[in-house]
Amino acid sequence: MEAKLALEKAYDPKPVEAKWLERWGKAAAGASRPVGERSKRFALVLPPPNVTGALHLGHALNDTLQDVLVRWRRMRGEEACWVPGTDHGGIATQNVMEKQLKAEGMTRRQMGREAFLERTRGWAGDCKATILGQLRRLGCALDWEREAFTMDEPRARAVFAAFKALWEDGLIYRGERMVNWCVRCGTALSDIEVEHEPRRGCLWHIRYGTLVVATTRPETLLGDTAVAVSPEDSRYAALVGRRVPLPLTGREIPVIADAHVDASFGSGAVKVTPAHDPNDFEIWRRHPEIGAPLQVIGPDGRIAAAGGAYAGLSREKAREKIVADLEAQGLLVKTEDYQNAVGVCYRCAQVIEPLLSWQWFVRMGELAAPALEAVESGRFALHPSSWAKPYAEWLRNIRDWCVSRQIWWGHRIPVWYCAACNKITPQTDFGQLADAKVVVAQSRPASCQSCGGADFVQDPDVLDTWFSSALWPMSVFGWPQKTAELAFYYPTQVLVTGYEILYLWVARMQMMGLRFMGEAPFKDAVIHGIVRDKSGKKMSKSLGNVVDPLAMMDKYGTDALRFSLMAQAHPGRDIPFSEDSITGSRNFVNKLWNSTRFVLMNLPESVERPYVLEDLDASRLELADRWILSEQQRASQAAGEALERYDVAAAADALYGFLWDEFCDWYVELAKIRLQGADGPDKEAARTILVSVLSRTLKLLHPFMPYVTEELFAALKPYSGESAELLLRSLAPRPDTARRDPEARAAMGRLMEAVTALRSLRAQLNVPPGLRLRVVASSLEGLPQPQREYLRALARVDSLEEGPRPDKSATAVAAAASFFVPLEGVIDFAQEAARLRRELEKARLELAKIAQKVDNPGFRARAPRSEVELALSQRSAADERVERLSRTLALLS
RNA sequence: GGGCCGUUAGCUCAGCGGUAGAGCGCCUGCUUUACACGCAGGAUGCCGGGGGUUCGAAUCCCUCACGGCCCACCA
Repeated sequence: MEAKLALEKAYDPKPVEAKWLERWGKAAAGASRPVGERSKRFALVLPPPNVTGALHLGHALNDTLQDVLVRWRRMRGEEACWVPGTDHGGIATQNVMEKQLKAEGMTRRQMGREAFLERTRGWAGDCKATILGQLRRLGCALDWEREAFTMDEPRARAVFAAFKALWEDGLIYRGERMVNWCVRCGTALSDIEVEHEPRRGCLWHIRYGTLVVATTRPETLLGDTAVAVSPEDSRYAALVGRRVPLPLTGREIPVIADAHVDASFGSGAVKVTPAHDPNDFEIWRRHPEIGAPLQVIGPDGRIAAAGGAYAGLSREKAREKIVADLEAQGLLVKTEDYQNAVGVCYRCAQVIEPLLSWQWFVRMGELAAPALEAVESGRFALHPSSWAKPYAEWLRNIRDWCVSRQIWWGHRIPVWYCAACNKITPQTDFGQLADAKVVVAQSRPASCQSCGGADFVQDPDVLDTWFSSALWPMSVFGWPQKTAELAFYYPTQVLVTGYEILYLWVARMQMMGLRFMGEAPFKDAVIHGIVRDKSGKKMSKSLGNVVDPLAMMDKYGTDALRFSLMAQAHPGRDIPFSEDSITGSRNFVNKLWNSTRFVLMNLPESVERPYVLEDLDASRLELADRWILSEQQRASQAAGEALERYDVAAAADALYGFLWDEFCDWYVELAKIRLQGADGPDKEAARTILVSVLSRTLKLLHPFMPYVTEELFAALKPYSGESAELLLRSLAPRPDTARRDPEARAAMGRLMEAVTALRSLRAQLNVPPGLRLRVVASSLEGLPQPQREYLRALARVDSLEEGPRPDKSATAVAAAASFFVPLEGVIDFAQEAARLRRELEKARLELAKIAQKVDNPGFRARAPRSEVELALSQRSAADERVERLSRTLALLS
């Protein structure tokens, strides 16, 4: 038998966390093998953090949420597999690197592609190590051997396989389209990588000969190839087909009629710039006769050569100059203030320039249809379900996905161009290279099938980082190979993530999984909120309100951080984070610590037989025992049901209330009666209940606060008879509904009310806390043993007997009885009368409410019988309380 | 222009058809031999406004107001 461990008075997280971190690591506690019943697996993939820096509180929320689910399922005997990994992070990571270079006075172009990639790989490696270390520290029981990276070798195979398959199925194509171009990042973006933010601007009314057009972007005027009016607009009907002069240049452009134009907006006439506006591009497609689009803004955001006198100016400068020139020439009719939503890059917040260029696209219609079917049929469910509608709506209106990025950090597009056939030179701009002949291959093709040449150039672009992310739930298990892992773990059970990447990531995983595996990659998606600051603002570096999870862990302990996040993780809701809430959780951890400390203090140095509930003779259980077992069952069931529906906060709340309000505040206090009494079977029974209830509580709380529970579980082990090496790997007790004991609950309820009534009386009459009272009860029928003993202990009662109300006594009215406390000389009877009047007032109010309900004939006739009965009994209780209070009050005066 | 979410105690939020809850804060006591990161007691609510359904509404429906978010090519 191990020597009993002495616990410190207050929990000190640091040494405990270090200890278990090491032990879990050594034991590979999160490891999983694809063995056993497939139906009992519980697999999920960690949303891989970008290798752009360290983890923030949002990660802590996301990761803890998953860890709670994983640990809980594992303790239910499921084969839990949680796959860790990191994401190369495409533009985001490249931007971090470019900032670093800029600080060193360098650009990536100066550095060269290979050197830049080499340096980024180094950075990514460092970042990965940091992130994985932080995940460990957070307590995440991941399956570390499965760690993956979106750009490692196996994932590269998956990316190629997916690209090739989609290409062969005609779902990937190269096309010239209007794309969202980020002038700063120097790349095209997909539609959902553009964020819209309201910007204050102007609506300039400009004279085009006899017509006036209104625009928010005068700098694109140089690229106008037409003016469009509504076909219904009688004002301009005569002008359609005529030509008007383009201001500043004098170039003549046609007036056309197009249904897109809203006659009631602005002047009713729109300048058409097909090269720089998606709508105008569409107009050109409907009216090809106006001639090819004229690109006047280049990929660098400056006016191109076609812009004549304005060439070389930035978009912003060009706008200023053009407006000034128009004004000077009297062509500016008026300027209105106007607010519109401008598209900005989701990575660098620069204004997006719509640009015509050749890019790679994934045709989405065929991919989206099964995903839409999955969500509509409920085979794929979002939690909370309110996300299903916007999600389905997005799929319904899906547009082709631009997957090529003109950056360096990412999976190189596996496409090769024969230099000869396509006339490619080192100066070729692939964005302008039309109708290329290409070969899709992972490595350089040997020879060209048309010309036999061997000079191949790989497409310089890389794939959207979300392309590899979309394959994640398959690629981490070895897809496209048919591995045992893939067969066993796919599909995973659940994906936990934030709503900001619902379309970027979740929807695309669904589509790819359904396409390549024929089955959705996960059945449930838990969509949690964002961690905000105390006042509800989004945390951001620029606001300086970012809370570092590591600092919180250092200050309060990891378990406290975890619990505080979990206690607030109501499904789908944002979390306003403040240190106050973490303090509360720290206190709760300490409460658990001290309750275990108390139990251990009351156990012998060594035991021959552990305190196992099942070994205890049921006849030894007294009221408090039956009650706490029943309450634990209730709490455990509530927590289980909550976790089942991914309501982690509700689970945390149920367990918090059980431990603190029921176990500590009542059971432990009542157990003291037997613990302080003589040695014997009663004391042993109390010890058994304490040890087993506490041990089960540790199991229930373990998913939320793994470190402290693991430590306490170990300390309790000599007494609990638990054989598991690690709590993490132990099994939680099975639900035992037989422990539910409504009678014990009712009896304890009466006792608790009586205790509270007496305590309240003591407090309000300023009875010294140490003073033990003599109490006379109107009747003791409602309080058989051991309740009387409980009452004596908890309300500090010296003697308790039955009898009529003694003179000069104060009265506490409870359902079980009225308690008279003779307090001559101690109390002021006017004060007592006032107190009773307040009580009576409250009791009458309560009675009135219930009476109103019961006296309603409709209620008696239509409410369910059980409700009516309940209300009737409530009324008689309220009635009696009023009766007894008024009688006592009458005696006083 | 669509859609979603929210509006409950001073603060942050639960509850979502049967007499209003928690944590924090506040007030009063307390070295009661696990815990002051604690214990006991207490105060505090037109459950955003209006209408409807129901025997009964914080809870369901409609509507308005005010916040917040997502989607959307009105220049």
